[in-house]
Amino acid sequence: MRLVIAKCSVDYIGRLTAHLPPAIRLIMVKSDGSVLVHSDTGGYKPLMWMTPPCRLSQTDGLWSVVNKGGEELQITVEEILHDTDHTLGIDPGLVKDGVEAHLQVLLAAAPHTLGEGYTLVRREYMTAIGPVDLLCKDAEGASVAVEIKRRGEIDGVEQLTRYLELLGRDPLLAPVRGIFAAQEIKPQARVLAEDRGIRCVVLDYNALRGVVKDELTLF
Amino acid sequence: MRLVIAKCSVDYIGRLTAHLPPAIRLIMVKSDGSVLVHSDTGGYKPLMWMTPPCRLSQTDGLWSVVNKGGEELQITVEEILHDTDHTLGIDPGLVKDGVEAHLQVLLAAAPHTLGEGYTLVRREYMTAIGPVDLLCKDAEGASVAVEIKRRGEIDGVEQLTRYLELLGRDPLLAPVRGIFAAQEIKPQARVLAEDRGIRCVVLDYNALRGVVKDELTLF
DNA sequence: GTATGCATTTCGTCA
DNA sequence: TGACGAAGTGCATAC
Repeated sequence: MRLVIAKCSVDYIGRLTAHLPPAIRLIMVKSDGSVLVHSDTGGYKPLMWMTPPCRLSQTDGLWSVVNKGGEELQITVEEILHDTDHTLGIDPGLVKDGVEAHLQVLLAAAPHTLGEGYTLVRREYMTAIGPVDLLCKDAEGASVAVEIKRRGEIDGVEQLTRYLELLGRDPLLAPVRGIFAAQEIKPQARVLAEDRGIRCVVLDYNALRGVVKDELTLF
Repeated sequence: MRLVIAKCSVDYIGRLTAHLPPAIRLIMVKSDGSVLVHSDTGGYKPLMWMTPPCRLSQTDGLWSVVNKGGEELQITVEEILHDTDHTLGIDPGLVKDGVEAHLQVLLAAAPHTLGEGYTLVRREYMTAIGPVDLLCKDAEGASVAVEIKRRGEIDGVEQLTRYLELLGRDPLLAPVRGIFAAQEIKPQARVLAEDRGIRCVVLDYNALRGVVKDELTLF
């Protein structure tokens, strides 16, 4: 990894065109060829960048980074204040926990948290337009399709609506009700869901994990 | 901006938990307090980060970055290979061109590219659920609502459908047809749109710019 | 401040 | 490889 602190102006010509007037910035050149231009503020997003695969050519003060699609990053370097190169080696990956997939696993393990007497039919129940997160049966044996999101927004309700329409045509399942389950449900999504007779359930990740853990401990 | 190359392990405890085993990485500390941990590959996105506002405290080899929400980034530094500090100053902003807003301006200036005799009624025509990108009239004076996207996907069709449903109830406008215009339209979105009687139009940004430029030159 | 939609989204997964 | 959905999305803007 090469780290350059330099006074430079930058131009991007690709999906859009953008320009940065001259200023002192960090230019990071990674070993895979990708280039990132960072300022001293603004969090994790670079001001400009080129993702791999791409190629850097350098003539005098003009650096040019080009990718396969013909997009180009032009860096005009006026003055270099710092320039070092470092060998980092390959990085072992990272381990995540707590995303939507995990919510689905937890809810599949504890379907009764959705309602008294609820049982799981299948996770990822496949339909012609994609898999429904959970298909359950309620205490009376009626079908319930469950859409799980971390953040429940309007498009999630639309998605569930499409599934319900399709599943409702299956005489073996019909009638099929819907549950929109999320850690957080936006007001507009809730209004739309309830207007369509879809029940909204707010999930508590830690509580759910506790419930499942307790049940595992019982056996 | 402080640049540290170090052998370190990193833990994030916040919206999710994640762990990075020891390896040599770049730790970037920006002047606004934000911290980015980058590996030598992978482009754009840091392996882990903390966005401002946040605070970095450092005791021996243990760095802790905490934000207001109680999220924490723990960096265990085993060995420092490089450590420099740089003054960058504030960065002048960047100038963009070519995004959705520009497509809308161009199409508003050349509505006839959507169809012979098409005229513009209004850009950002306001409805109860938000503004329609363009409201036009066709050669016969019938209303046409236009949704513009850079990439046309299924949720854009859903959005336009909601607008059409609402606009269709207005006796001054009804009946209202729909056009889904994008630089690129995904197959599933096209199928859904056409199934609902919505016409799909693929936009050529450069051609559109040329048309508008030519027309401006005429006057 | 909250909600909404865009992004050079990036990034993963799965068919 | 392409399409589709999630993201510790981030970010600007309208309300």
